[in-house]
Amino acid sequence: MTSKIIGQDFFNRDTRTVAKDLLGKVLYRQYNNTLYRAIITETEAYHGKEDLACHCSKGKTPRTTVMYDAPGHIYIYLIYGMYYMLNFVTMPKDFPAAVLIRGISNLQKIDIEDTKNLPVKTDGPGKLTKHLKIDKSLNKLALHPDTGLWIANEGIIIPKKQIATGTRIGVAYAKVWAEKPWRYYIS
DNA sequence: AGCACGATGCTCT
DNA sequence: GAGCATCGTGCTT
Repeated sequence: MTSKIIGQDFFNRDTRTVAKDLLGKVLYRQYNNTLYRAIITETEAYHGKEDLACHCSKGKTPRTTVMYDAPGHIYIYLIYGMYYMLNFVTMPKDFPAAVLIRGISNLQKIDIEDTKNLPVKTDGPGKLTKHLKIDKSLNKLALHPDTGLWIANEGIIIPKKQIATGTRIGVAYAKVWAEKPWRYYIS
């Protein structure tokens, strides 16, 4: 078994570096005796209170406090009344920043003796949380097997040439910050 | 295959 | 009370 659980040091770095390095890492979700496994394929970086696209640009509020927490924590919020967005807190404690997980691939549902690929599309930040049974109950917890949500490095290498960047989705209101190429995905 | 639009509820002003 | 880090449907090309 070459699988290695990723700890908080990985997230204690520049948000854009973390977002890029998360590509190819493996997301695990354990829920009710079922283990879900998927490869992260698309992320976005939200970095600091100056970033007008970042929720923390409004300062420390009940919702954004978790972004000031130690790296490796989970930030989840509800958007448009029905979709949960999954984020991981980055940077040292008290620096507000997070990576949004926008896409996964190769989603597997692993039962006791039965491994199968789920015939569902899992691109899109709202779809993946739905399929992985992720909701606000995980907000503010730390990434860890005990939590039921964690990341592992299984040695999947994404060649640099296959890593594409783009502007973040749905943040046109953020002016010049909307043009930052802080979205990363496997082409 | 590419729009436009509505669903639906939390968060902050 | 307005707006939102979305998605599926139902329409038009």
